[in-house]
Amino acid sequence: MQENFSIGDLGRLTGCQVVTIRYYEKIGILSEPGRSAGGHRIYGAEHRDRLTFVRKARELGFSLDTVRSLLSISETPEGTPCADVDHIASRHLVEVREKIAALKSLEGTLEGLLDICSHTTVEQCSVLDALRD
Amino acid sequence: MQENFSIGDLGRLTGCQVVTIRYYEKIGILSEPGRSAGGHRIYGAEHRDRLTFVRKARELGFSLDTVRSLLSISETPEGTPCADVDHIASRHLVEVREKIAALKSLEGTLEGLLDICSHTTVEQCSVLDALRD
DNA sequence: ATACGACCTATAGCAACTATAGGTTCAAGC
DNA sequence: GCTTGAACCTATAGTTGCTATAGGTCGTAT
Repeated sequence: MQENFSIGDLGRLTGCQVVTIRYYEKIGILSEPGRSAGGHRIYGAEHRDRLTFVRKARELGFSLDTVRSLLSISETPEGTPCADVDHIASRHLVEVREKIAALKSLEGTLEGLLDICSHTTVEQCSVLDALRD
Repeated sequence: MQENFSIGDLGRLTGCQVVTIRYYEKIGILSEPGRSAGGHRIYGAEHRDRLTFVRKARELGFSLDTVRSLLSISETPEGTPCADVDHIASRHLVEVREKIAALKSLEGTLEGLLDICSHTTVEQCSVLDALRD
């Protein structure tokens, strides 16, 4: 029993937009599927699985370039150590933490500015003051 | 006494790259400055102040489109209420907090995956498992 | 007078899509 | 069998906020 999906089906199954699927094909993240007589793309289970992988990796914030690496690692023969995956994920975690730290600092600054703003006129606005130097 | 700056000077004074200054001019964030006989841009104090404003607003994470709004509000006559600024800044703060929340959730997910990874082979890797569904 | 850094324009590229235009195919209902 | 309309097709341009490249000109210090 073999499953066939249209590009719309695949989008629904994976939570991916149709245009994005075509885009992934164009940049080589997904392989070219078969075509119907009229030229419509026909996908199988392996495309669905691969796209699901891509989608989840993107949800975890990995770049498409990193997704490429993760895909190729995940397709290595059984027994291959997963140290590379570990390394990629750890580095990503570090970056996520750095972003959180930067945004928290920004949050504090904005809170400070809004706190001291007396909400009156533009020449007394603490937010504008902070920008004007 | 009037001050004149070359584009390089302006970049140094504001911490902005020369190409970025030209880009800001192109998209209308900065007005076109005067030119030397040979066609080099000549800036004055008002350009420096405006660019400083832009730069600081960008550092606070405001989009260029929002920076445009902030600039135009800051140039309204004295006495204009700053409620709009307040509104823009508050909304931005909300967005910053949303981003922090999303990244924290992501951080937790990644930590969890890395924690349970036994660091062995690709077919047992918890990180890849999570992506494979 | 000459060297050389700083400047000039125009165009393309980056990430990761999204939007638009204009045309074709497929499947369901009559 | 025919029609309708949603879903599909391609190609190209736009988004944000810059950065990079190429190929040339200007300004100033010696």
